[in-house]
Amino acid sequence: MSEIQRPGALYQQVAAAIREAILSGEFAPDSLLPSEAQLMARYEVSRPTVRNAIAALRAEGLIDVRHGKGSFVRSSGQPVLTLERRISRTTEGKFVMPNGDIWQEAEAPAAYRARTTKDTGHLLQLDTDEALFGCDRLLIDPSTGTRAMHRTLIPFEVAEIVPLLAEEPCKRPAAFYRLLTEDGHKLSWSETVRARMPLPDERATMKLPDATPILHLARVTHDTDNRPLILEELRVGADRAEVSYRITADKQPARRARA
Amino acid sequence: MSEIQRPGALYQQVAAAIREAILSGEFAPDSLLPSEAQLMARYEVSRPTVRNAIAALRAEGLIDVRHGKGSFVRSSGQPVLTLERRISRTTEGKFVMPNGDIWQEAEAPAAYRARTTKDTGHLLQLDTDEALFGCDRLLIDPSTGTRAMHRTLIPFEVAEIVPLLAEEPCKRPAAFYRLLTEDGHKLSWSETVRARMPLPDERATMKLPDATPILHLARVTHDTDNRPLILEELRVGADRAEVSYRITADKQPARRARA
DNA sequence: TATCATTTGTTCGTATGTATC
DNA sequence: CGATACATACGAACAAATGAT
Repeated sequence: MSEIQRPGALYQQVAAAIREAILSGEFAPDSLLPSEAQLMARYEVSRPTVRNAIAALRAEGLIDVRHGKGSFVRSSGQPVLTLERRISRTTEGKFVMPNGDIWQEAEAPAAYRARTTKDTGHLLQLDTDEALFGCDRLLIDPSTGTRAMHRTLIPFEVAEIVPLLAEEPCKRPAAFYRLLTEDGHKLSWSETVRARMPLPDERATMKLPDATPILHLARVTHDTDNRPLILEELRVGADRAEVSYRITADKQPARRARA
Repeated sequence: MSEIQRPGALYQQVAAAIREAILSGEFAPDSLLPSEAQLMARYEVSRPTVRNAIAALRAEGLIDVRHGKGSFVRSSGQPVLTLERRISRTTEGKFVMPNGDIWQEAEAPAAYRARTTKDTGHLLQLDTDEALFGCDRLLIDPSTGTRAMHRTLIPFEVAEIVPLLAEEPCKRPAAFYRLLTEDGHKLSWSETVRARMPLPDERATMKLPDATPILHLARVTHDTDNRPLILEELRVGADRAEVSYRITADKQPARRARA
């Protein structure tokens, strides 16, 4: 049948052949690929080789495999959910966020106490092991089934200054922004976006398919003097969601930045 | 030794045991894991089982394996490069971007003509198969070795209105912004962030390790009337880079958004 | 430079378990 | 229940990269 030789390993040749067949349209999205036995015959290789090739395509996110059924070409569709990371304020002082109201809480929020890690400490401009109030939420968008994990972290330091914050660490972000604004703070925000492979428990709770990275957003609410007040983290599967920002040119000379 | 039974598959039990050993610190970051033979003895399983467990940990991004040497615990360090996606303007009209000058071109930029895909067409508010000028660059940050792929796409439609753009589609973005501004356009930008697993050629050109997602940024330059003028794409390995944005609350009521 | 031991990569074979229909 | 298909597990052999001798 389709013999090729180039890239070295047999299973990679098979993987390349299947990949081309997919991209060329021979195997349409959402369609069932030939079974392992059929692929063994088609490329005249053993089962381990076929499985190795399939494993490579899974790692690339090209196909999905379901036990007892077969391998499907992933519908590689664009994300169905665009998270517009903007914040607006009504004349009455209420904060409104796009997508702010699509989420439903899948379970009761869990409040707890924790300490800064190297990572969260850096974002909050604190040392490691500083005390925090925390609250974790599991969010679901009912219209698409997309799941996301949200976390709010409030340093003790900040809670002492604004005691209202610590009373109920599981308020919605918009409520925090309002509280702080009514307390006289002028807020601004910065957000950092990372992508990584999910930990096993993240994969489970967000029901992520194979080879699906997660987008990890960290939003820091800053005070007037640029001091960090609150850290919010949002984790969502990158197969379903994308995030978007608006950028406007400012007049200040930009400085080079480096971590 | 360390026997466990819970989660079903033997190789997953082994993987879980190794994962715990890593997270507990028994296997320090950057250290060599026991060899396959040693793991076989330690857990009393066959080589395929050990390799399966290792494959699982690779897919999680927990370890890195090098042919002929062994498996290393990934140093799971934070990204070394923070891309601040801001745009500033000096009083002389020059555009300045943080990180705009850290990149060096690894090879000569490649200019070409192309057509909109479903994806790029959507971002440019064009149909599919509309003609475009394009330019691809391979960028390198010498101080960290980080590689990135940059692409500029300019619709024919826009080039007709602003012929200056089409003359040299491989200018730097800042030059385009200046050209457009001098031509009387008031610019604004929106940027969309996605994460996905790299295609094989992307992995190769950016020299990405296993199980490393890429951040895929799409920046659209808008005209005064919100019409898209230019599309820029930036792809970079998520193991090295993160992106950051600034958010300020505006007074307009925010609307819900959906793709 | 060349060789060798170690370690991972690739490929075959075979058998059995389990999910789906 | 049976047929099909993927998942798991063992065994064996050779290839290829690495580092040290």
